[in-house]
Amino acid sequence: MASIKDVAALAQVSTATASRALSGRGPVSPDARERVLRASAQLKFVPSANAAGLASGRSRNIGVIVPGVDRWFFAKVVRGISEELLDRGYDLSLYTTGGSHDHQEKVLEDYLLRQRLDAVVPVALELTRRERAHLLSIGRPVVGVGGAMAGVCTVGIDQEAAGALATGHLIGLGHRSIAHITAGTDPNRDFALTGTRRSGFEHAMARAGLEVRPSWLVVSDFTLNDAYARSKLLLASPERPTAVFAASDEMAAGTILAARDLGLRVPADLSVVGVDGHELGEVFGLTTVQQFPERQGARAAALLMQQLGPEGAVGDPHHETVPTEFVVRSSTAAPVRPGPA
Amino acid sequence: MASIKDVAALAQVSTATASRALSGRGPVSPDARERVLRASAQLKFVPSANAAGLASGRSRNIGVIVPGVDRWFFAKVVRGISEELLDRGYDLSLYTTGGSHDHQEKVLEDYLLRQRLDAVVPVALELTRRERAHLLSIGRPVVGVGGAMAGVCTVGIDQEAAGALATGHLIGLGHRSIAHITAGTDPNRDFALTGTRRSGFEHAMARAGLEVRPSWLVVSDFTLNDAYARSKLLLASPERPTAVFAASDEMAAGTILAARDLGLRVPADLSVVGVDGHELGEVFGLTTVQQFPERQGARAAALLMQQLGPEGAVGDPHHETVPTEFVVRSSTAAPVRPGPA
DNA sequence: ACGTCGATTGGAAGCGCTTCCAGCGGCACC
DNA sequence: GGTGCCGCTGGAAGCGCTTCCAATCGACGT
Repeated sequence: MASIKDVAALAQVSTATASRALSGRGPVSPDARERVLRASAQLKFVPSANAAGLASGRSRNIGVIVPGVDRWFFAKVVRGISEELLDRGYDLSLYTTGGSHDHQEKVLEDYLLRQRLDAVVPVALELTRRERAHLLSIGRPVVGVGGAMAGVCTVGIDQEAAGALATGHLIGLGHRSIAHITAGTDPNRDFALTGTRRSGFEHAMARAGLEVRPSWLVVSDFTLNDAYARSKLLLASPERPTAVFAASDEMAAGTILAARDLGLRVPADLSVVGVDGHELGEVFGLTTVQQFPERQGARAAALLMQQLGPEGAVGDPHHETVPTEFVVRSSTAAPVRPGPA
Repeated sequence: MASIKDVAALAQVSTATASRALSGRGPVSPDARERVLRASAQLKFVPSANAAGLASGRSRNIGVIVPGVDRWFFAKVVRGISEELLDRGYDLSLYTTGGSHDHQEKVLEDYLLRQRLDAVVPVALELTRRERAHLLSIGRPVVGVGGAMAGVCTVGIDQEAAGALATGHLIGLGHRSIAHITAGTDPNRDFALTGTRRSGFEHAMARAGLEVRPSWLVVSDFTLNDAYARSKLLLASPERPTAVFAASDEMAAGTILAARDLGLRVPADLSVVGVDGHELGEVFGLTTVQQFPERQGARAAALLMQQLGPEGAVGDPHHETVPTEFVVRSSTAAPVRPGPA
């Protein structure tokens, strides 16, 4: 394995110059640079990340913490980040907490401190005060994706607006009896986002002077399966709503499947709207608020790169909103029998 | 940030002894070890991964290469690996190729060589000869997940058996007209696995003396959406099969949705069987061959740990088969109208 | 009582790279 | 012809840890 010494020797310069030529920092004559680059290529030189990191304090490696990669939103975000980083020559270290508090703590307290990371992207993480302190204590840029987080930059969509948009669409179609399937806010430390989506729902309902029935506020766990089961219960009741706003497309799909299994036609008997832009939505003709998670991840990565750039401009902690797109497909329509005025 | 020097000073030993005590290699008196550990805790010492890596050549970091993390199988595998590694204090660097050949090459030729990785887990990757050479040239343990790969350890299920099992189930129920939805083998460099599943299908059919109609060998792209579209074509034809074996559960779900939309009842009019154990299968009552990808990932990680262990036993390149489970649910039944004998 | 041996230990040499700093020639300018 | 800069360069000092090696010290065997 060729080292920078070999390159320097072959190029007939010192290691200092070789290093400067290869990294691009510091002045190097065109001639010398040329020789170094040629030598480097000839020897198939690959710099040691460890040595470079140790010497410079920068490791070209950023950490991403997610509850789990096997969920749509997280996977997409990771993908977005990964692609952005790959283009820039950065590595990505993945830490999954599995939603377990122990794991999360372990990751935040042990792993992140090893000075191997230039920056960290917590995705949809709910942190305790102490955990946040840990996260910030490494003194590196942090950009969250998903929920807003005090003290750090974050990237995400306007959850409240998304909820209001979806709900408003249903109301605009003439629905009065609207249920909302959301994810629990407390027990499992799922993202607080859904809470905000839900508040968008509630506000929209309030603005329209519509009642939010407690029994029509269904708490599910973000999976299609669970939403299916709960929707069956909801829709089997004689007093069923004419429309459902699900906090995610997967849950919306669960609702549609439940409706079909109960013999209800969508959208004739039931309108369903979701949030996400999940591929599944296409087959189900799902009307939804698309949120482009890859874009969010990529944007977070880009922000980080900027903060890690020469200027070191550590952007002030702000929340950046990524636009959504409302896609109307065939799962929503005016109610056949309008609810009680 | 406390360094090992501080720890050593506080414990009144040399850095050499402190290092030995902390890492567990080399002899240290119980007394000294105790003092070092205490000092380390007191100072909240966290060793620098870069320094340790540079000095020792081991980085406690393993690389995982996947085509993309936003697909069910890959996400689950990554999850399995991640959990296994987290428990053992290893970091995980994720590289996604996005299925793009350029990216894959870049990852294999640039990223992997930075000597930051102790080992590599390529997941379901199809490599060119040259790429494989690169992969092996880093001189680190490699354990693949998914397809078999010449020259390295691999972990995976018996694809051929899975295909034969699913097909055999349909045949056993009395089906004679069976279609297979599989993923393309060449154009997109998807895993070669499906090819093997397909050969399991073909062998099972051959053994039963059944004909495999070319038009019933449908090539899809592993997504529900595409399988849905192609299934609609397949099932709309007057000469439709009575059963479909889909190479993945997502595709199977697509087929079921297509069938329903065409007014076909599952399983009365059409039996469908898949492979994977995808959560989606539960809602659809899908009969399937479960393959537990998390377990495969975890197993690969465990194998790696073993190879990285003190013995450095670089296991000979063998393929380890993880058992599958056949789950019969409600998507398969005897055909109402048996096909031509 | 003396050599031997094993368990511990600290000194010190790196691991491969970055970067501070002083030094160098050449240029424009006074 | 000086003087002051400026662009480039190489020497060398680390970054924080691991590990080889020689040294130390009882304990033990004879």
